[in-house]
Amino acid sequence: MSAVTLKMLAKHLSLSVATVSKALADSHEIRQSTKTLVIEGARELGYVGNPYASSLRKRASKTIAVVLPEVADSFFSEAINGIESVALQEGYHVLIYLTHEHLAREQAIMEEFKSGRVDGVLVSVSEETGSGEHIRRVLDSGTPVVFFDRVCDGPGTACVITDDFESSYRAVVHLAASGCRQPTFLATPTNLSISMNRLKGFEKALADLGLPRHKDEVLIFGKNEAENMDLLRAALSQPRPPDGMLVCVEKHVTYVYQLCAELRICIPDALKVIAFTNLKTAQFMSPPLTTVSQPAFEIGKTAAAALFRALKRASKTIDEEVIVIKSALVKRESTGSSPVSPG
Amino acid sequence: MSAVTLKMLAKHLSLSVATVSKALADSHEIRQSTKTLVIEGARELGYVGNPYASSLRKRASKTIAVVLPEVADSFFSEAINGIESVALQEGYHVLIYLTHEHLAREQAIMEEFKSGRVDGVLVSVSEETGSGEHIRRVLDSGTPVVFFDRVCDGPGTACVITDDFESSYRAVVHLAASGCRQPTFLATPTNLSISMNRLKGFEKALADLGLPRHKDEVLIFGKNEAENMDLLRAALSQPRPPDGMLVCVEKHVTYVYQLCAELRICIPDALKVIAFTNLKTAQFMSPPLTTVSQPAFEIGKTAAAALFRALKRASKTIDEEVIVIKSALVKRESTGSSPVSPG
DNA sequence: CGGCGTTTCGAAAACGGTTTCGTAAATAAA
DNA sequence: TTTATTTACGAAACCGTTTTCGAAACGCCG
Repeated sequence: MSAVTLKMLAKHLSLSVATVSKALADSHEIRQSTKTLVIEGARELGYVGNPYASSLRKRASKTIAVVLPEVADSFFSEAINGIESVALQEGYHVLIYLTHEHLAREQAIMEEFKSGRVDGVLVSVSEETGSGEHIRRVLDSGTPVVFFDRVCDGPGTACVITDDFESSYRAVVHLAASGCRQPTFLATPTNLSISMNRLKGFEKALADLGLPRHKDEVLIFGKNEAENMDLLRAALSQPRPPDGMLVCVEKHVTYVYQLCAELRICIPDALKVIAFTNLKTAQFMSPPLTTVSQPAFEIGKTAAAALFRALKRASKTIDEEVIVIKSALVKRESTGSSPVSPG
Repeated sequence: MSAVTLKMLAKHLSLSVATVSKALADSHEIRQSTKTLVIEGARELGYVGNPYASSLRKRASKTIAVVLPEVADSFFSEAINGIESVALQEGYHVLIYLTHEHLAREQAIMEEFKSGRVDGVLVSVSEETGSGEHIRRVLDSGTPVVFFDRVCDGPGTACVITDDFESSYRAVVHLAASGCRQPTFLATPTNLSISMNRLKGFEKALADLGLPRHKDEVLIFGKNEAENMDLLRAALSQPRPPDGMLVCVEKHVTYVYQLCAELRICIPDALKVIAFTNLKTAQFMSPPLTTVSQPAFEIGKTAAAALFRALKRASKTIDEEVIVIKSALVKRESTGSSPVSPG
């Protein structure tokens, strides 16, 4: 705690606190000569303003919150980078909250935001989140919220997403072109927007391509690792197992590679795999993983920019808009493309 | 901003603000019946206390800061998980700051902390950081700081690290046992504690094993990707290139795999590779990567616990202690172990 | 020189809680 | 019954800023 306050600085300079405060804020009411005097005195005494006194009075915290399911994920960590880059530039601080995919936790976090602790919120909802009523309440309390990647239908606000439907569609087309007749969609619970849209793209592609519907066409993974493994193992151990797999979220990739090793299923010969992921090591995997690479940094940056646009308005209101940033399908050997020169 | 304040709640209950405040704080001065009355009223009106008013008066922010070089790294993201787990449990908020390996940024961040914005700081210093004078100043201002992973010699405080020297030593022993005669150490600038200790372990092992010293025994990577590539390419393109590589930080792994693909250098036949990393995909890489796996979550958790021990003291002082949590050498094919059953 | 508009600054009231201290009532001790 | 002590609450000061508003001081013009 910086022991030196405005009052002390004022006394040291034989000025009033009002004058010093205004001088430090570069107010037009103060003449240049005293401003420089104050600046100098502040530097000399090592004055650092108390942010809480300031926030209390100004009703603004210079802080935003980022709430997301987890941080140990290449998409989210890159998105944080994007967010941080603009927060830094705007002179804002960023609080981070992890929901670990639990709705209850997400609700508790949002409840806190009604206090005005943060000026704005960036959120990627948990896989349990449905209605978004808790987020609506935050918006109602006057703090702008923008969704990124995983959005929520209820609250009308800005969201920055990728072209989930189209990416998924393209992925299935690529799987089919690589010889798949029976691809499986591996997803989180489908109340999640991204799962829903990716699933729709998957199904539309299936229909358009005239691929036959089959059992285990869609596998839903929950939070229990063992159960997920069992589910996937069962699907892959069938008489007519799937010959392609579209993995909806990064952390499920390891299940697939793990089980294929265990069950001696050769990728891509017996099973072709595509995953939504930003893993830098995808190209060095065995075999190199075909990915739907999302512009994670860009999404974070764009979402943050949208938030700050709202914060700069007097009304703090945010446009109800959907910003779509395209993902790229990066073809590698896990779908049977050229066996040499990965990358 | 929650429109309902303590004063309004007090008026609604026909009580004084003092009583309501104390009731919500579960003070012994207030009888149970009025406490429940207040709780009920607060719930009814949706009262959420203003954290800034509270922080200002109590001189405590219920907030800690985590400052680290980057977040897109499996070690740091897992460490954040560990930190968040205990912050949540303690009811604290966590601010995140990224230095992107820049000392100037780190100094600016630390300067801010003199304001009392946070009650404590967890820091993993940038690769440019030397003296730690800026961190000393934060400690002097009364906010406890604990280092994790990347420490700094100057300031006397707690730090939580892994057994860098020993891990490095064991890694070299393993490289030698796998047939390496000329291993190279790939590092960040060595003013970094981890680089220094890992380098010392590397060199001690070289000496103990009687391995000959050679040119390009140590390669220092900076921030420029192209330069790093050139440096490594030059080393690997020599007449007598290194036959082993100990990679000090995760993000450098891709350079090695990339260049080996480009230069048609076979891992592990021509070059054996070990890296300090927590990548979940290490076992699925081509070839599966031998790693020194750090207990990242545990390190984060332990560092946070140490910080909270200090925060619970009246003095806020922190023991000058070094907590070492051991890493594990996980042998895989990149150092030539059994070519089947990776994992 | 008086009136008027600008500068430039200070006193004081916020901001929304917490905490100290005083006090009245209730209870215990004598 | 009187006195000491506890219990339960409220008035007001306080945390460290920002901001409103008033008031000197100054320059300008007629």
